[in-house]
Amino acid sequence: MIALVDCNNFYASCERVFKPSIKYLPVVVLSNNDGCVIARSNEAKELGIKMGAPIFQIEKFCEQHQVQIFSSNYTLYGSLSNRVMKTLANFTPNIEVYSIDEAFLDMANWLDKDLVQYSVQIKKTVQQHVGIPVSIGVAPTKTLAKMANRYAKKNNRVFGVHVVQTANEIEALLTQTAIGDVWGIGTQHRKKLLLNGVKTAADFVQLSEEWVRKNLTVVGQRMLNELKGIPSIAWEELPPPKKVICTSRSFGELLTQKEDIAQAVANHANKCAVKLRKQKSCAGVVQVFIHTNNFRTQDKQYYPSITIQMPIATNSSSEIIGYALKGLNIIFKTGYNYKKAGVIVLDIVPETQVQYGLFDSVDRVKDKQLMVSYDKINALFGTDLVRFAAQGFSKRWRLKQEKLSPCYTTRLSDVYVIKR
DNA sequence: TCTGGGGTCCTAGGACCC
DNA sequence: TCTGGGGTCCTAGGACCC
Repeated sequence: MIALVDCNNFYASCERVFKPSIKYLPVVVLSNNDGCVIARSNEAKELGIKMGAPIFQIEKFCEQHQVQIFSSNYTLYGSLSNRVMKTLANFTPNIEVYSIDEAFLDMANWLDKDLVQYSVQIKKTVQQHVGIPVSIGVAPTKTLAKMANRYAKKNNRVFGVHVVQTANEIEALLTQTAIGDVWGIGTQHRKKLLLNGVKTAADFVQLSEEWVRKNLTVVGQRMLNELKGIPSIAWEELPPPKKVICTSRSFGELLTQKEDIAQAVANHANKCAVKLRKQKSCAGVVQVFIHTNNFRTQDKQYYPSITIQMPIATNSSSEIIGYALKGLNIIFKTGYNYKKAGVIVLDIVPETQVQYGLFDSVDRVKDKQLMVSYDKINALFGTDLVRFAAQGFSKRWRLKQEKLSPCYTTRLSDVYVIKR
C-alpha cells in the first residue's frame, strides 16, 4: 500500500503559518511578477477565484472580499516543505518526495495497523510540528493513491484521509472519479476519451489495452494498469539527476537595452551553473532565448533563441555566463520591447565523466577551486553575497514582488521576536 | 499599466550508417 | 524495366505534471 500525502493549498497555507490573523480570511498567492493567481485557500476558491486568473482583472473583487494577496515567496515555501518532508520521514523509511508539497510513503511496514488511524496520526503530527494541513490518500498504486487523496480533500475535510484497499472500495472510487481528474489525463486526452464515451475512471478501465496503447501511448497503458491495482510507476527515493536545467524569468518591466538584458542573462546563466554543481553535473550545451510580450498585440514580436555547443562540458559559472552572453550578443536586435529571458543548459553528464580536450586553454583546477569557495560562501550566508561582475546590480530586470511576506524561517532579521 | 516557471516522457520523422 | 532492409541517433513537437 502507498500513501500520498499532499499539503492543502500549500502556498496559501504557508502564508498563514506565521500570520494567524488571516487564518479564516481568503488567501491567494501570485505567480512571479505578481502576474496571476497560482494558489488559493479554500475560502478564495469558494469566492470563485480561478486558478491562473490575472490579478489585475480581479483586484477590485479581492478588495471587496478582504482577500489577502501575496507575492510568491519560494524561500519560505521551500523551507516549510523541508520541515513537512522531515516530519513525514519519521513515519516510514521509504519516502519519495514527489514535489514541493507532495510525498509518497511506502506503507508496507504498517499493513498490520489500521491505516485510517495511522494516516490520521500522520496528518495530526504534520499539523502540530509544521502547522500545515495535509490530506492523505492510501491505495495499492500511486495513481489510485492520488485519486484517494483527491477524494479525501473533497469529501472528508475534517479528517482529510481516505483509504481504499478492497476491490469494492477501488471500484467505488473509480466510479466517482471523472476521467479528467485522473492523474495523467490532461485536457487533450480528456477530450479524446469523452468522444469515445469514457466519462469516469471506471469507464476507462473497461477499455482494451490495444485501444489505450494506440490512442494514449505506453503512458496510457501504464495508467490502465495502475487503475487496476497493478503498480506500474517506479518508486524513486532519490530524484534522478536533471537532464535539462532551465532558469528563466519575465522582467519586472519591458526592456529594450542590451545591457539590461545581459544582466538578466548573466544571472540566469549563473543560476543554471549553481544548479549543475548542486547535482554534481556538467553541461555541454547552453541555450539562450529572449521573448517579447505576445499579449501586447501592438508590439512587433521576436522570439529568437540560440544553441551553443561548448568545447568541454562545464559547471563553472564564469564559463557558462561567458557563453550565454556571447549567445545573447548574436540574437539580440534593437527595436523590440523584451519581456523575458532564459538560459537552458543541456547535454548534462556527471562531473566525473567529463571528456577533457587536448587543446583546452581554461585552467580548470583553479576554476573549480573558485567555484567551491563561491558555493561555500553563498551557502553560509544564504544569499548571493558573492557575485560575478556581469550580473550587475540593475534592478530593472528584476521581478515585481510588491506583496512579499517575510522569510520567517531563513532570514535572521525576519525571524519573529517574542517579547517577554 | 498588468497574463508564471520548471520539468518529464513519448513519438514521428529525418539523417545517417552498413 | 529495376531503386533493400535494418538499425541508431537526433530533434521538434505534443502532452502531461506541479
